[in-house]
Amino acid sequence: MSLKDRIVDQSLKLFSLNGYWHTSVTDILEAAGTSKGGFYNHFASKEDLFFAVLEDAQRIWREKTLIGLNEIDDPLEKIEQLLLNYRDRYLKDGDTFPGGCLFVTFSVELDDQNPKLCAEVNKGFVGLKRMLKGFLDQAKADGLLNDAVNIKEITEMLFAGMLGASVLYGVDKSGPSLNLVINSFINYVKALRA
Amino acid sequence: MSLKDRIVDQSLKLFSLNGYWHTSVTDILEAAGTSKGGFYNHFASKEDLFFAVLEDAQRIWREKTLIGLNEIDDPLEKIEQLLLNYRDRYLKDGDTFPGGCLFVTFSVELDDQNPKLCAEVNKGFVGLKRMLKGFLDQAKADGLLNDAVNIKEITEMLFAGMLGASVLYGVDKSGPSLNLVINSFINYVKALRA
DNA sequence: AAAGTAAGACCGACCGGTCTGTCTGTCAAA
DNA sequence: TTTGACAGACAGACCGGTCGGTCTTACTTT
Repeated sequence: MSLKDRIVDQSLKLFSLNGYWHTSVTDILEAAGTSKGGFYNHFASKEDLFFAVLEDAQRIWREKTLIGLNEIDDPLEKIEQLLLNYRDRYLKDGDTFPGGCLFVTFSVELDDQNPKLCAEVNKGFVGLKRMLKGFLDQAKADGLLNDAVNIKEITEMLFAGMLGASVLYGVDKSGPSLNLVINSFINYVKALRA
Repeated sequence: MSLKDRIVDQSLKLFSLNGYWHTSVTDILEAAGTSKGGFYNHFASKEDLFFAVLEDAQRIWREKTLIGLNEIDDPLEKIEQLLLNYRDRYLKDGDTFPGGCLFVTFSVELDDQNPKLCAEVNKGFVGLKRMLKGFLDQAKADGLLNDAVNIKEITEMLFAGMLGASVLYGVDKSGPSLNLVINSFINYVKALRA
């Protein structure tokens, strides 16, 4: 593993645990076992590192939460599997993101004060919402949904639920609450079926 | 308004906008129009200020979100009103909390790294969950709920929804998403009625 | 020899916190 | 009514330490 990869990998963990502002470059140097020279040889600034870390985190997020979705035809089942992956393979994975979801951490600490960094985080959120809405649209097209349902409303609700689950799990790492929350939303999706 | 109150008031806004770590004591001094001497005459440390601010924020939260609940008898309607208050009187109130919900900000940036401060934030979360569960228990006792419902599950779901709504509103301050999310949860509560 | 990589001394700015000095209001003695 | 001792409130210089970032130096690889 190259030094650059090692820096990104350790930054991912430290940012997840302590946030962007409260993680110092020196902390990262120690964790990655390098020095200022080693760091600034690969990154122009701490902000530059931020974008590299975010990109890597998004790659990992896709890897973890989209596993097996292609093998599922039913769009509502896709959502259910995505929620399960999100809980069991992503949030509960203490190795890559020991401090919980990086995107939530970033969005909370960077909104209102660094629009440039926050905008990059937001892109991922927009993508997730579009994906959820896509599945629901497909479900409606397939005649799986009750005619009365409001797809935009459900999309936002599921999205908020995923964000909320992440915050909740950050506060209470023990897990049962997280299980209940995800179960609730899965049951909610099941109940949508016409 | 005394200097002490002015410091707490301004800290509330700055913490909400920038978080605890990224708000410096100097920032607060400028906002409150005072000096180091004035500050440390009233507070032993920045951490001491944290507790004062948190206490004040909890008082404000109760004032804003519990308005009118005593005048409602039906426990499910109480939940609906609480959600509406939370959205319209609390989250959307840009004056007292310009950067969004302080508790979410604190919990996200302090979990994993300052258990002492985080524990204090968590107390409020536990209280909110207990209140929600109390309303649902009452609803069940009054025979308002379908027998099949799992109260713990619904409690966690509503709680996660409130947290999620706060994060979501922080990222997208424009508002329509927030309205949809809260509407979804209100409809969800309405649908629980037997 | 040239290029790429990393170490670490170093820089100015800023951090939370301390400390001294000044200013003002209170109250008792004269 | 005047005077002087005193206490609390506040300003701001100052402290050691840490921040993100630069730069010189040296070692390794080609």
